[in-house]
Amino acid sequence: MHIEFRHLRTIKAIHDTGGLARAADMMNMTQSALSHQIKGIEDQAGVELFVRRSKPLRLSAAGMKMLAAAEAILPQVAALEAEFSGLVSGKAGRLHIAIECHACFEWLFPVLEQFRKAWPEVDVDIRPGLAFDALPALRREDVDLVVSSDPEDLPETDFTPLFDYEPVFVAAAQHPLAAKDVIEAEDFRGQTLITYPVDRARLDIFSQLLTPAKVEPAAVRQVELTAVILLLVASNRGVAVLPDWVVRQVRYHSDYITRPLTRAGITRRLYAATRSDDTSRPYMAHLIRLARQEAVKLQRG
Amino acid sequence: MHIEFRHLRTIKAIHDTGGLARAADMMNMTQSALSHQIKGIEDQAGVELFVRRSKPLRLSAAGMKMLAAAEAILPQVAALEAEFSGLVSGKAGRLHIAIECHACFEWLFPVLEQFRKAWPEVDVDIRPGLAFDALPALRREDVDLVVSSDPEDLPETDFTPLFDYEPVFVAAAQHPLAAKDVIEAEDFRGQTLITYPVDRARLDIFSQLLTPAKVEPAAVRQVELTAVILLLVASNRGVAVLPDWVVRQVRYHSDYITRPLTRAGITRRLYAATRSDDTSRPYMAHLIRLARQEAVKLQRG
DNA sequence: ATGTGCATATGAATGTCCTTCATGAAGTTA
DNA sequence: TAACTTCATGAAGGACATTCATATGCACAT
Repeated sequence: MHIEFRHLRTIKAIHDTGGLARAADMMNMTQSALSHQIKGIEDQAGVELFVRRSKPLRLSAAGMKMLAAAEAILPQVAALEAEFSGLVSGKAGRLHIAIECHACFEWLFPVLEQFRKAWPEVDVDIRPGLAFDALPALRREDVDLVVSSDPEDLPETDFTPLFDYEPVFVAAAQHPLAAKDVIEAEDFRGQTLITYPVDRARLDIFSQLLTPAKVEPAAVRQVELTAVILLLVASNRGVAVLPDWVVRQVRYHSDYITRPLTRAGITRRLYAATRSDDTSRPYMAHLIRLARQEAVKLQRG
Repeated sequence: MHIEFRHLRTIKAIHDTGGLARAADMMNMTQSALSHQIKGIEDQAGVELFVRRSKPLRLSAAGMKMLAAAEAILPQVAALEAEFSGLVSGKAGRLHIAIECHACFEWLFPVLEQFRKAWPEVDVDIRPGLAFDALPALRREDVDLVVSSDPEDLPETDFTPLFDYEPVFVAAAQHPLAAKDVIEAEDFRGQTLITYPVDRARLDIFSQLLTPAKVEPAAVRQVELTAVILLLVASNRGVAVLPDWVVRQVRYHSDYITRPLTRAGITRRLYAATRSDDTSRPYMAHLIRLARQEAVKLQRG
């Protein structure tokens, strides 16, 4: 048997208009075409779709079944086609985000809240578990945007700057290092360092300071949540290094001090990595604009 | 845009097998055909369905949407086709029944109970409100079987005898007419007659006795349920004429008597009217067999 | 790098089958 | 019965999906 959408549409049209000729008219075809068409299905399927005794063609029992199927199926195809046309018109699309930077949840959530209001037809998601290998995932179209602070020169991939931040040292107010104006790599010897649970290469404190200086803290404790890190720091269970804007969030406990790392300070830049095809899409550009605005707000604290 | 089932099947096959060539093999087509096919949709819809960067062709975001649609839609068509093949093989079908004879519910329900077990794929229903015009409805395929006691010589319509019954007079035990052995038309003068709420032409008592004899009862009261009719008769609120097998049902109140109508008695025959095409269908024949069996049980009381 | 093998793309030809045109048959209404 | 409407049919034409043959592109190994 060889049912096609055309047949479903025909059945529905004939039923709706109550006649072959009117249905044909509606579908911009000849009455003859429809007659041949239904004859074709009836022959192949071996069922009578219409009652031919009386002249305004009526659906038989089997025809009713087919009509029911048509009314279930056709809207689904229509939805798919609508989705595609939304895709090409740029109103719809997918925006699955991978973030290497662990603290970025803090800043990304409010951005996405705004974004979803503006682009309701874009399928937004944050894909966890891609912290490493995020850029290959971007190329494979597993994700559509990667927030990263390590731009690479990859083909078909654009890195758009989002904002600059400074990783700062955080410790309890009563911590001995609170006495220093500036924290150097050597100061970490003997300390318990609290970090996010990711590879060292992805942590600013290691990649930018400790690893080059070949300094190893006494212990490294990995903690998932920013709030918990600050809690531990405030109760003097260790020290941490966090982006300045994270620490500036007033909602956290305040029994800690912050100090710059090295006399010159360390400045890092966060980028949005996207596939070149996508970079110019309206909703993509809008997201990046929103992200920058939010970053400015965070910098103000 | 011009999405067809073939495209949905292709998307699904490529995804399932993870490759064009393998998918083509599965669908008994060439790899080239599939390549042309997806190119066709992509061109028409203006969306990329696959990521072509990596070699084992992978679905893009839009492709995933289409796959989701395919997995929703294809089973529905498959179900429809299965239904059709059930229809031609005779296992499935529709059996909507119209009954002119009002008392027949009593006998039909147990029949249908049995029938549904034997033919689970047949769509069984009793269509009320077709008591008149049932035979035209049969021709129009609004219903598939009519239980009638008035066979007509219609084209394309078969009347299969089901069973014979005798309309009998029913009255309260203390009713004056209980004294008579046989009830004649004239006896109804001055009586209150309780009938089903249908046209007189469809009531045996009128068509077979009172109308030819030009006798009019004092009053006619219409009551829907057989049990209620017998209740009213037992409490001497009127007399009734019912099929013998209905009265023989022991489950009803017993303070009434039954008497034959006329010395010869009246015998009526019930028929199953079906369209000639349907008469030979296995499930139709089975229903009629079941109906006859049930009638025999009822006659025994 | 260069080659080998696998996976997909492409172009022209072919054949299928859907649609149309023209007309006939059947049912409906007056 | 005539006139009209609605559907069916056969032949012809055309659109388009599939095939064959071949090219292009990517991946992995030497």
